[in-house]
Amino acid sequence: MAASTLTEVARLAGVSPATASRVLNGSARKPGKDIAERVRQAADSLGYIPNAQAQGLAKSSSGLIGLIVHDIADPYFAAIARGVQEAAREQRKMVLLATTGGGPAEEKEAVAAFAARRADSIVIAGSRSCRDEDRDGNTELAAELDRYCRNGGQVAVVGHPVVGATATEGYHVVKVPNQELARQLASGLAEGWDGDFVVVGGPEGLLTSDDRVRGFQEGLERAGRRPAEVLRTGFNRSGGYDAGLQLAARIKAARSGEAPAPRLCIFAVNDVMAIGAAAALRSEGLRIPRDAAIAGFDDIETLRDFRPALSTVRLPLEDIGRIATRSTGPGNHTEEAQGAAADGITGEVTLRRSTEAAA
Amino acid sequence: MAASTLTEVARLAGVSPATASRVLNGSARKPGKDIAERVRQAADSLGYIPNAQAQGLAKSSSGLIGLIVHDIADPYFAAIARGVQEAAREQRKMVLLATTGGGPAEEKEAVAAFAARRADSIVIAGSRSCRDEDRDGNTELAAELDRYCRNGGQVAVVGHPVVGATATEGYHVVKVPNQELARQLASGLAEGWDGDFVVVGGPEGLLTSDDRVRGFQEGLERAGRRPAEVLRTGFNRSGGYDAGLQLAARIKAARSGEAPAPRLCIFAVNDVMAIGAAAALRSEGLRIPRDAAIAGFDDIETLRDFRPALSTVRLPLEDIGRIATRSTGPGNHTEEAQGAAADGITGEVTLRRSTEAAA
DNA sequence: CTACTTCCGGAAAGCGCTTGCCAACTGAAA
DNA sequence: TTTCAGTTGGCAAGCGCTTTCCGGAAGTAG
Repeated sequence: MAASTLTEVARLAGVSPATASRVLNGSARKPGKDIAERVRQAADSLGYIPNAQAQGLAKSSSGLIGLIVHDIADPYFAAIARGVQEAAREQRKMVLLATTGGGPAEEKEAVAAFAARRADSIVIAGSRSCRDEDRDGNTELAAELDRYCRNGGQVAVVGHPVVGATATEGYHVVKVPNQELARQLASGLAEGWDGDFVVVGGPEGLLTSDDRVRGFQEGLERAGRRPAEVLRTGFNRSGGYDAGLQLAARIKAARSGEAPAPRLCIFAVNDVMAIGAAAALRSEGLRIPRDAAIAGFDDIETLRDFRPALSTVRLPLEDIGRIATRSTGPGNHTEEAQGAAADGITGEVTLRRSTEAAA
Repeated sequence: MAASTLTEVARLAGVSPATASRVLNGSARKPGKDIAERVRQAADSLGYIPNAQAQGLAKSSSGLIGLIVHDIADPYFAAIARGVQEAAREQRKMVLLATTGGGPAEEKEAVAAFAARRADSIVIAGSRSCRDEDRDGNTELAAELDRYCRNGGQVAVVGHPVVGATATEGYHVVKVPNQELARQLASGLAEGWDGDFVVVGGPEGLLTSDDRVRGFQEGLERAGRRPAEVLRTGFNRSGGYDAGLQLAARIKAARSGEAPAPRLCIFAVNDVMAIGAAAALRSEGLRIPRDAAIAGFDDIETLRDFRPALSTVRLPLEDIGRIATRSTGPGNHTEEAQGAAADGITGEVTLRRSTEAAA
């Protein structure tokens, strides 16, 4: 990597590196017109590209935003990533990507790596977990984040604060009203459904999943329905599929029984799981919503063309990414910025065909 | 950002920075056991994190891989990104993400930004374009890439070489047999379909799209069918949707005519477009495959649960990302690496229900 | 015990850029 | 003309790390 350097440009233009720096890489002081022109020409003719590492070192700031996701190929994260990317562009920064699979240990490593690169800010998009086996990992992650913040870094977390993090300066949480929205979803569903409800949740301790489960139960209770049974499974399509198989067996069994059991309404705590469950039911010859209703959460864009259209809760994922990123950026003390992050995000219950009562 | 520095660690351990560097950040020379231990302890107690920028400056290499995509929320790119990410992890590097929307001008900027950050390699995943209005952009992009390669950078392009790029050193192309596969798809479809074919393609000049269109026509020709009409539209869902509306109107018109026109088989040059087209047909009350058959390309994972299951061509997107990234990495001169990149990628025609003849 | 090789830490010179400070120069006010 | 403020370019000191080179210590052989 032997690109031309500022010094070379300066020499060619017959000025000092200081002057060249001032004209090329934005400084408060603007050198005289003619000199500036000479420098610019020299830079052009050499194809000069400033060395961002050196700049970063000198200015101690890197123009980098670190983004942590579980899996970039998951459309949920991909959508958030798009928002982050956009906000990064507004701030004229670049996005560093880390995918962790969701473990706090990997997340801690990612944070350390970002810190090493002196990323100006970090956005953490994956769900927090408070499972026992993650406790140590969480502690370490929290410590790493605290240190990062203490050194002046900005952190935004989507959904829940990192368990155990104590930093206040530069630590932002973008709240997502999962519980509230799940409650609304349950109300909405309860209105048009008299059968039983089953929840297909992620592993216990996954905060996002837990919130949604809890909210859903609350909603049912308020509607005067009995609480739903909760199946725990993986927080992804294949988890949904497994649960779906299980439920399919149950539905078939019930069907062959004496009393025609009322239909089941399945709430999978995210869209991808819901699609998995739907696929499983279908593979067992069941039809939606005829034999069972199903609802998800997130309203993933790519899945909107799925048929029967999936009832779900629309979450403005791109906005979430954007808002999280903005909250870490310069000017994050303005009213709007504060407001946007504090008010959190609003979603919208969206009932579609997959939960229609009339089959 | 005032993290502790190597010098501080060295001082605390009572050694010189040189020694500290040697023990902490892998060097050929390994200092004595006891000293190493002292240094490590000092580093630990200070919570030392090496400054990657400084390291990069000194070593002139950054441990960064730049990835250029059109849109990270597009599942096609997201899948490739996952592969890139994995390969990056193998190489213990981080991924810098740039989304460009597909224009060569933005791509050029991204390359420049990566060059400025001294990224060790760059992976370009978006389709190349040879449209007239992109000519200048392409030229500049090519120039930027050439310069980057000349300075020792490694570039991998997925699909097609960048139009006009002349660099040979460090310039890799991961070939994707779009044309060949589209031909096979046409053959496969022609076997079970006697109606007409229509191709829904992206804008003319988009190389990936053009290849697929061309291959498809070849396949039809070899099967003794007359060439398909080609509709040009956007290379995304909404383009597919628009084309779908148009075709729906046509199908309905034909249906009300005297002679019952044979059914149409629609080939959309990528899955997302196919889904869009399918949605449009459906919204017009048409059913697939009863009223029209439809096929896509890519076999996007998230879309596999779509019903009717979409006939398509399976592309190992994750592998593509991985192979592209590996081809730019260290040891890319080994046989396998060379082979993998040179042989390119293989895909597989996958016929599913969306093109079944019996409706 | 001397001569020669090995090994190991440390000093110091960068890597490419920014920026505080200084000196020189400008123009205006006195 | 002198004085003073206001500019403007350049010098040089870093930013935090790597790496070459060097001298001293230790090990081996003669």
